[in-house]
Amino acid sequence: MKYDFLQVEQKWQEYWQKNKTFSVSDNDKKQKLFVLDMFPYPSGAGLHVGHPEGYTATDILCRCRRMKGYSVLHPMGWDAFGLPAERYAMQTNIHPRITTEKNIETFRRQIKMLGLSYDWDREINTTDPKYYRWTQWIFLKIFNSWFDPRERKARPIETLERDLDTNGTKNLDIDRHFTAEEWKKKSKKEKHDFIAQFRLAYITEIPVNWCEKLGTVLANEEVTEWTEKGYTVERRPMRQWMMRITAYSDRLLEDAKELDWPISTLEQQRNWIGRSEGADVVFPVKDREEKIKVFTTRPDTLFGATYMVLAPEHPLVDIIASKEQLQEIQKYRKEALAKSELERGTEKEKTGVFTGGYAVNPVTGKEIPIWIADYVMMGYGTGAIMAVPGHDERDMEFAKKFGLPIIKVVDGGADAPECFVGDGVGINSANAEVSLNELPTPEAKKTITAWLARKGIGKGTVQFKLRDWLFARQRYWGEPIPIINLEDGTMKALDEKDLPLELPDLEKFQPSGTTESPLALAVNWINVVDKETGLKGRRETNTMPQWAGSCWYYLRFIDPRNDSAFCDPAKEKRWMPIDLYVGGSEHAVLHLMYSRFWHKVLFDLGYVSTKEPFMKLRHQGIILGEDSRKMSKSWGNVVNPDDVVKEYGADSIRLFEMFMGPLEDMKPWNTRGVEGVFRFLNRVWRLFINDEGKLDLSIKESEPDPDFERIYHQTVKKVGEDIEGLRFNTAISQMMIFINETMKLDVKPRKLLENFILLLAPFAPHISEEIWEKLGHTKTLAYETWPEYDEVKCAESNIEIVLQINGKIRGKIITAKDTPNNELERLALDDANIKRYTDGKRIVKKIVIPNKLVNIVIAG
RNA sequence: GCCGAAGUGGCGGAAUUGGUAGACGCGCUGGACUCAAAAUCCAGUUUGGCUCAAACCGAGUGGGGGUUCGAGUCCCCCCUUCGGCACCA
Repeated sequence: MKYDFLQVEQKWQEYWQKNKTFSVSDNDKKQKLFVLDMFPYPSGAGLHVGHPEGYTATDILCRCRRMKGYSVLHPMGWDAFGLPAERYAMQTNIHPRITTEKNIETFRRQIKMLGLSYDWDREINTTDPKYYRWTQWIFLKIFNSWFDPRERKARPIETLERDLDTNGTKNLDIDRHFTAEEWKKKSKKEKHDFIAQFRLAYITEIPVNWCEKLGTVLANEEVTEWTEKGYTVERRPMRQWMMRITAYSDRLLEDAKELDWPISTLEQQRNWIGRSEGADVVFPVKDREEKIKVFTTRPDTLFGATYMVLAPEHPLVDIIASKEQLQEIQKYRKEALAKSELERGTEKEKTGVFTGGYAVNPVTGKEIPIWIADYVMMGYGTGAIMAVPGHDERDMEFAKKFGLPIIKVVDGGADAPECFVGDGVGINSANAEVSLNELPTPEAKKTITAWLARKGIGKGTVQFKLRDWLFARQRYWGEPIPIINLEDGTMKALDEKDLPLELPDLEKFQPSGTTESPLALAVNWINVVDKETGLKGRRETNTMPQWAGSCWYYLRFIDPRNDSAFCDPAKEKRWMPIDLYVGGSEHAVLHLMYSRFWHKVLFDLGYVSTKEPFMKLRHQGIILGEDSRKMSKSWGNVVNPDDVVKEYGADSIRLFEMFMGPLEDMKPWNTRGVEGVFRFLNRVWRLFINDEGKLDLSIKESEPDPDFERIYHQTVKKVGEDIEGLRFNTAISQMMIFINETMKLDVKPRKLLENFILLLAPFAPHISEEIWEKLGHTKTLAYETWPEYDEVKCAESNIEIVLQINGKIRGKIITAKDTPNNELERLALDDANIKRYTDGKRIVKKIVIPNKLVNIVIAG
């Protein structure tokens, strides 16, 4: 009987669904395993061949571990808010909900067609109000928390209020302090505004990346993605929701050390957080009260600071600027602001304007000019720098262009370049109180930092590149932010019991025409009266970014239908953390950083039990087109999983995607390769099933011969180990070897072949189930015991020993395993070809590696 | 420019702690079956020399050097590709 994969695959998919084969209980005694795939955004284009890659990989591990007796949580859902559905709605006026539902149906059908062992009872959808109710709930938890620097953790905002009531601002690190009595005298609005600055979700006016065409702002992390697609992004100051991820910089960095993640991903997160140690130094401004604070990683070069630079938008510029320079400054400022951050980055020539003001170098007492230049950014450090042109390439370039003095203060040795930025030894760096001369750079840093601290004009500090997360989008198709802006200028969070705050239906989905989201047009929805105070209010029109829903979805999978909590605490403890997380590397800094951040807030507030969500992470590599180019419509090289399944079956596409190469590598599609694994499956089928559709008569209860038994044990060992190591390509190779060997046999030992089917099952579950049934079993093999191997029986009894002369192979002999060294040596010296080399030569040394080789070193 | 990863046959890729380079698959060549084809099965397939053949000898894991009895694997320099960051003070 022919291998009718379409019929077989449909039959077993229906069986699994009907019998809920993969539905998992929350409270059995078995050891738990939580394996998660990054859930997809259900686009209109449907599944592409990249999706099955990661999904099959996790599926194989899950199926194998079930057979090993684990209780496996392996869920799937939909990350369905987002811009594409909304853009489609703008063009067609079809509600994004409808588009989204349709796309989900396609995705669900395609994913089910691959025979993945998900627990479909746990399916979730981020756009379902029952789901986003809890996204909003978490938002409120974040909004109603502050970061207590003493405990280095998030705490409820009430704890801050209570502390202010008793201690005033004594425990806070702020510029202007007040007492508890003064605090109590403040008005409701004043108190509200003060507290607002400490919330983990807060509003601020900052320059953002506005995209006119999309009608929304984008996070820094998202800009590249959209500019690559041809959209233009401009900087403009706007009132925006932010999340205080920077409070977690240290912990995000520190805790990453314990994660089993790809090094490149950890590296990207490390770079993105961008921790650097240095010092703050305060420079007095000549003839004025004001002081300029700078951050530097090289306080040891302070004696070489010959000028200062402020970012064009620095607030002190207005105060310092002299009348003569004012006009030029204004002009430069305007130009700088108009430039996007990207343009500022790509410009090669340094530009800048002298402010007319001077500062005093605190170690030399010399007056140094203050400039503004757009190579200094307001967003990093203090927005001002001390310029040391002798030891900083940017400062050097600037100093040369504008004729500013250059002083060398670090000796980099004879070969040092003109601008030496490395570690060296201090020179020209001494005043009456402190000298860095002859000190190596690390020592010099310590010395000067201590001196600055003693004088009260500086201290050692740590700076981060990471900036707060721009959390709002001016979109319709996202989670509404559950906040009301009251007419007295205060904000009020919705009560938890009023969640979810559902999206109103709209007639039209065009941008509002202002910088507000289309929600601004939903008049009935927007305007509310606060029941408590009677004040009129307006709902927040911003919605959350797409990342919000995916920040915590893994927790919802644990308890997807819970109406009284986002997740039951006992269940959370049962399943967390995630043992394996697989998804694309494009999420290295976005989703994976935001998610860790939310998780840490929930951890601080006591809602989750682990400080990190994803213990082990792997990325699947990108699958290229058959021509080794990126798959795209324009190249016409896109492979559709539907077509492949129709032609070769789900088992074939699964097997091929795993056989192509290492999971994490980028690799090209190859239709011939699919045919190759398809042939393999057909061979397996024919081996077991004869023309009448019955079990082949050559399969009998029989004793295996030792060679075949050895290959069997080697196969059980290798397949098992390779699955655990996610090396599916080599596991499949080994199964092919086994089948090639089996085909040579006239009588095939039934027990070993049955066990082989169990090994194959995680990779090609449909055909395996069908053959298992033909072998006479009445229920699914999904929970059969995983075969064991015998290490002793894996070993070859006769071993080929390599004979070498001076490390070059000159012969091979076959001997019994564990032949003693002196015997191996004798056999080697007796070998005819070896004799040709040793005759008349002096033997210098003989190296014998048991069961491997004999190497004879001869002189001359 | 900086950081990270990687370079192995015609192709995708295998090779414990340094110990037979090229497993497995694709492609290709030859053969069997067939009227023929498809499918299937068998044999061969890194490359060069010498051979009817085998045996044997040489070259070979991006390039160059080194350590070692022995290097795809370890060290140094260089080249290329991919990914990330990009005036971060």
